[in-house]
Amino acid sequence: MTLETEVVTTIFKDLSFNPEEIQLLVRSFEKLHLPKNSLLLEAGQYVHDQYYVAEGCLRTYYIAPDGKEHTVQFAISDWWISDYTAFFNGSKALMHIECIQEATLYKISKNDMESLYQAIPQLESYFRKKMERSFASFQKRIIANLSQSATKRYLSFIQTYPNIEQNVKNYHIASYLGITTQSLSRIRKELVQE
Amino acid sequence: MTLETEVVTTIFKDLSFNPEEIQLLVRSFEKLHLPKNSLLLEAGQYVHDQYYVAEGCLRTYYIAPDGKEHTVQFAISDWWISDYTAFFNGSKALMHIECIQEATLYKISKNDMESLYQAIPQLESYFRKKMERSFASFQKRIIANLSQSATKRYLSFIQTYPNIEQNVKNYHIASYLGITTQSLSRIRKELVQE
DNA sequence: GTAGTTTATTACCATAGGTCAACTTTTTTG
DNA sequence: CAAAAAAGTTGACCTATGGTAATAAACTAC
Repeated sequence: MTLETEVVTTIFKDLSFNPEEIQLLVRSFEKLHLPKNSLLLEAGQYVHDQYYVAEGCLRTYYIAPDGKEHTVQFAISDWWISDYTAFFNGSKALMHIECIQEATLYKISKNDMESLYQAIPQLESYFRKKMERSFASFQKRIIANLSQSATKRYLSFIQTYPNIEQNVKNYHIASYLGITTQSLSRIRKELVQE
Repeated sequence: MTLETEVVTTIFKDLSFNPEEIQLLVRSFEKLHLPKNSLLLEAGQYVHDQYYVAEGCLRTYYIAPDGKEHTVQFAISDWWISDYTAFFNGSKALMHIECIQEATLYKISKNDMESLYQAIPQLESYFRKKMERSFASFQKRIIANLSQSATKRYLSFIQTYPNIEQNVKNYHIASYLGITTQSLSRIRKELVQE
């Protein structure tokens, strides 16, 4: 498959473009492979790019001043990932992005993104809607964190991401749920016993 | 001030429009006043509109199955408010919106919004960027909820919203921070003593 | 301005989840 | 496949925050 076909049929499979638009798109993306356990981004770096995950699994996490990790987002096939706060604001990353399962990504810079929005207005709609969905799911997560016990959040998690569970470490899930690995162990034990 | 001037000089003060665009804009918005303690939206309703807050203070909150309230968002002057999950997805509201301080709002429907995006492309950029900022701040809040103690979250809150504190009840703040009013009282007491 | 209502504080006990540390299991590596 | 490293589990104890309830303070309304 050419890069051209890949970008158009994978990343933007719901949209259609004319030949010039396709050329523009293809020129904006760069394909990359990432081995397991590698870091795609480290806190402190400027964030020029966002990444479309074609295959594999990554996570964005924050290391608090006390040294504890907090997983903010997992990304699997067909998700986008970056430190969006830094990406949008042009500020330095607060987060790290780590490859959990060997991944194939398509990278695009913020500048190219903005040019594409100008050149292909339907892309702006497309990403605005994507933002709206992300916004909604973040809001749900805030509510869940405020209103539910760790056990319930764990149950929602494995329901929402049934496939992620096999790939990720226990402490990834724990740090996503906001609990320790020990607590997660205990929760699992109780769930099995019931 | 005419509605025309208000919409253009208040809501979209950072943008400029030609006369036809201004007409379009003005026709899309409706101004409304809301008394203190009234409900702008209740869970279960379909959400057709979003609201720009010109003056006053509102909050969006969720009532969990156990009856407890969780404040998701406060909105003061120059903020937008709605149950965005429902607004974006065309689903029923999960949240309530309550007027905390007598408010002046400008309301616009999702349909009109989508028409405006088509007619005035700079609006789509404008709202996309707004979404990006909201997304970033939600992400920060998730990190804060995961990594900080209630005391620290309270301190960040009063720093971020120095003006809100006078207007809102203790239990509004507590339910935003994810703690009980009793805990908030204790936290305040300890802070005064130090 | 007094009675009534709502909101905030305080005290006491309960509990979910954290901490530390030992131990077991799984995975990785040579 | 054996040794080492990493990840997961368990137990004993601790701490922050929740729950209940009584009291105090602050609004509201007549």
